Amino acid sequence: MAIDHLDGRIIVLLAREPRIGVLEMSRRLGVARGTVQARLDRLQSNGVIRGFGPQVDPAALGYPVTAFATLQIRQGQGADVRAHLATVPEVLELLTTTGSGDMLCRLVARSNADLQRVIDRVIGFDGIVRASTAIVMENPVPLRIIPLVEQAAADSA
Amino acid sequence: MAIDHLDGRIIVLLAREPRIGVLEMSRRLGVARGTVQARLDRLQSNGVIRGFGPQVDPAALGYPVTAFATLQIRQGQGADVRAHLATVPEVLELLTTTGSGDMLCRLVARSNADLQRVIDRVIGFDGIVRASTAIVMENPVPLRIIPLVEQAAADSA
DNA sequence: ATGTTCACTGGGCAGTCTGTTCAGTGATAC
DNA sequence: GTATCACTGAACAGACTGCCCAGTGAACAT
Repeated sequence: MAIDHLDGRIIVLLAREPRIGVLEMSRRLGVARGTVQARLDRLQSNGVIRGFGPQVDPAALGYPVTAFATLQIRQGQGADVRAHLATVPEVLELLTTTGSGDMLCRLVARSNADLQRVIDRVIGFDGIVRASTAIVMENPVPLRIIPLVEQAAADSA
Repeated sequence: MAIDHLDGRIIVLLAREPRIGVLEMSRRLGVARGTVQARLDRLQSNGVIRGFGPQVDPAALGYPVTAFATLQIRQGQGADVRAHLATVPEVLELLTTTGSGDMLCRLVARSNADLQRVIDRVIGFDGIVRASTAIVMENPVPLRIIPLVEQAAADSA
């Protein structure tokens, strides 16, 4: 569960140059190939590395508008609302947060006008009491993990 | 910019089995290897596929607590606040949203108690007027892209 | 001190994939 | 009618992967 310095270097290297192979990594890190391979296997079976899926940019797909909707759910309707939102492709992520049945919902849309359609579809469901939406304008820090990995690796040293 | 059905199948296949190679993909999809290769190159140079970085689970790294902080920024301090937050490893993502200088900030922490430390570090900066935090409890829909890809592929058909 | 366990090293092997190139084909656009 | 484009099927050398092995060194328990 805790990662050491070598694990950290492996992850960071992989994050910076994903197409790199195990052999090249072992060369860069100055360790044997078998070591890198064993570490990678361990990191994956630990669940630290979930996978290497493609990172798709919704904007490039034609969905340049991102928004967050805060939903207030009627007591006991949580499960239904989740199932409903899971069927909406524009819902990229759904989280339940502290607060009385609150959910936070990450949305994308083809345009600001299209966002209205998406929101209507999201909230057009019994069980949602109230919704407020904030449109994302800029993304100064895109979803990242490297600094955290480096800190986790340093902590274990 | 628009993706067709084959592009969609490539992305979905890649998302489901990231370790798959171009050759195996071409077999599964029933097209020539060169086609898959050309499509992949195009998707990447288009920016639709940003990369194949490892998906790291913060929880497995020892950061099981996720929270969202809404920050209200003093006029004109936006750039400074961004630079500040970029230096905090526990800040996984930062977005500016509609509203008077508002930012939304995705955080992780080692525990609820540790979250206090993180939040103190986040808001311990001149220029942040107010902050409110919501702790994430569940994640019914983890960050996903497949449904959107499928819809984008279907739309172009 | 002795023995065990574990991770790492460095080597080797067969099998497979990648990057690249090429000519041929069909559909589409001009 | 012709140029353009994407796709096919094939080929090639080079590189990588998965897997195996024996040897070494450190940490740990006996």
